[in-house]
Amino acid sequence: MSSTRVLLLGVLLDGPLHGYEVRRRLEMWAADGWANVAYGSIYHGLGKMADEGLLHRVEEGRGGKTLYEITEAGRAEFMVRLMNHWWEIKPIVDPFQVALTFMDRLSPADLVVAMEARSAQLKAAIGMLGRAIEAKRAHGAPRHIDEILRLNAAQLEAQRNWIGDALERVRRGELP
Amino acid sequence: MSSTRVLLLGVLLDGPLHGYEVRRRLEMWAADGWANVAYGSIYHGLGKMADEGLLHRVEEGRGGKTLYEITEAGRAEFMVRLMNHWWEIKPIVDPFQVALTFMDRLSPADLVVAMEARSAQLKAAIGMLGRAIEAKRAHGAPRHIDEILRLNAAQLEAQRNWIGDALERVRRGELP
DNA sequence: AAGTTTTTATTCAAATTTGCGTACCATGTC
DNA sequence: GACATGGTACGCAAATTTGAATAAAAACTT
Repeated sequence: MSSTRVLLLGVLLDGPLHGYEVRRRLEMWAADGWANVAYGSIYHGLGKMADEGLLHRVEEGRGGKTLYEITEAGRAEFMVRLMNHWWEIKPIVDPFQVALTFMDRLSPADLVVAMEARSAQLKAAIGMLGRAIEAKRAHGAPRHIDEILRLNAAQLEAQRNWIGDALERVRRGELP
Repeated sequence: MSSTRVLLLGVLLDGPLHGYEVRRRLEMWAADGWANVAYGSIYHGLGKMADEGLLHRVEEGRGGKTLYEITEAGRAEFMVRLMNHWWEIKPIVDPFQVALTFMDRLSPADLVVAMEARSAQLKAAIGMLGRAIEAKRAHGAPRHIDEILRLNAAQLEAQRNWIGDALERVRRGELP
């Protein structure tokens, strides 16, 4: 939940919001792609952190809308956790690595087909990211959010290069 | 649970094992670094899949050791899910992206320090991966498992390059 | 203005993951 | 043989995540 917490606290830094709006903001910075931020997670996280004193519940009239406001303790917590995220190198979790683990369970022919297909798909995905960056901030997200997309593209590119390389070796029978 | 399932089924492909041994194998291919494979997950997953008919429980005498054997349905499931993993481009989940999201919440000076530190740490991590690959298979994992490490190193390298780039821009005041 | 769709806002059960607690058994050791 | 040590093997409560269900309000249709 560590990442979820940072995201929630971070979104609330500039003023109280209710759960739905929190979700909107996260979607805006495309965080829904790379973090665990389904509705349930958000409401759960907000509730939990309110119980812990990192947030403060502000009832907002009828409907039962609940605004969550970050507390001083919340701000402190945010900073601590944010720094952790900068300093810790955590292994990258990519389901594709699971596929690689069982490389040897596919026939060489199937493997080559799968690798070629993935390479093509990566190319398309990278292109799309590029275009998304061009089509600047249609959504009003801050500038530095593109950087995340750029980093993403670079990592996909790295994966693609690796595939190109490995493909050769598979063709020469050196892999798996 | 999709990835967990593939891993569990995949490990059982060559013969029945009990939970503890499954864990050992996964550790052996360093899968514990990049997948969700705590003990609880394993026993839960094995039990669940046994209930679903993908695995078959084989009691092994005293102690209550339970061996799990993959069924035909299980093999089919494995193949389907494995192929999914090859064909789907899922966004890479890296907690560091959370840190990037809030780039603008650090003072420029702190940001520069954090980026430099991370770059250095990445360098070290990449070096370690390299050496781990050199120190070939101390553990008896199949050859193609190094490839995962190699891919990992490449992606970390990409991250490091990105940081180098962004650092310049931060210094010039173009970011965030 | 009645009816329909969309957007807003939240809740809930079910699935999953974590990490620690608990045994058991073999081995060495004094 | 009493006893510590460490590897083997599993269970469980608590925390987290998901995804779908719900329902009120706003916006649009006719």
